[in-house]
Amino acid sequence: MQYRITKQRQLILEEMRKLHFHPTAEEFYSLIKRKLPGMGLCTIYRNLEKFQELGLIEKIQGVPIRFEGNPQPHNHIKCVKCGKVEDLPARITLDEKAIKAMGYQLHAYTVEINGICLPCQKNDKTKEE
Amino acid sequence: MQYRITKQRQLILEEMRKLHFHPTAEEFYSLIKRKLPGMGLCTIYRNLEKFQELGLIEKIQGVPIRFEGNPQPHNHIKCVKCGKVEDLPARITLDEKAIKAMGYQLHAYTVEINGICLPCQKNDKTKEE
DNA sequence: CTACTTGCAAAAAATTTGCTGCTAT
DNA sequence: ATAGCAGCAAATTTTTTGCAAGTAG
Repeated sequence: MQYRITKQRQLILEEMRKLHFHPTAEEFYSLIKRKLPGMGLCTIYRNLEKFQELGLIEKIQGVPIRFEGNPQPHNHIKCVKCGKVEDLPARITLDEKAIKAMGYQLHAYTVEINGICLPCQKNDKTKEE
Repeated sequence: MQYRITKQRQLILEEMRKLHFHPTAEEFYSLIKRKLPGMGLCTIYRNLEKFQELGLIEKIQGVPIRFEGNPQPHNHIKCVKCGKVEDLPARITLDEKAIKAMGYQLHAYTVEINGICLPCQKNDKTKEE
């Protein structure tokens, strides 16, 4: 089974690489549609799945799912209120030996931390009053 | 707005605390139903949401969502193939200053690492042959 | 009492799939 | 030529919501 290079795939990868944020499938779709109006949302889903298998991108779990165009290990902080995900310039040391000892094969991974972002903290305060 | 202690809530919390794994909502539901057959799945969802707000438990993002009864910061490794989540006895040092500098209020967090578990690695191999 | 909670069924939201025609190789 | 893809619409899966009746405080 071989992977074909279609213009949809080229465009999807190209656009993912340019991203400076972490869009949901819908967000990414509407972004892509401007460049290739005929594309279907399922093409996004199908290819993002495939690209993840190939280690070219990464899925950021959650509902809705979000995508990460940078395949290199790095860190994310996710807001538990609004779902926004930002890159986190923190140092994290990971004991890879312990993980391998459990039998796991480390995938291209990102470390995800949960928190509440500034805008959401302010919203919460407003509601409490 | 006050939180009432209903028998559903007592049971849900009690069972969560006993868990030695990380069930999906459905899995947890069928577990609970044995003890209180009348309960609805939406009661699980509604209360797990509430308990998370109160910091009593944690949601593990993904589809389907999984639950963590241990509210203390610790680490997870998730299999990207089957979705299973296991506790990870690794040391991770986290630069909390960098996170606060971004304006984030750190939530009770767990660090999540992605990988491929042993059974899934074996499945993959079988398919390739 | 009365405000919060439940269970049900129905709705909404997100993701996946079946199929038919298209296209890279 | 032909295996793999795309687009569409429909199906599935997961989660949320409206509402009437029940119950804790």
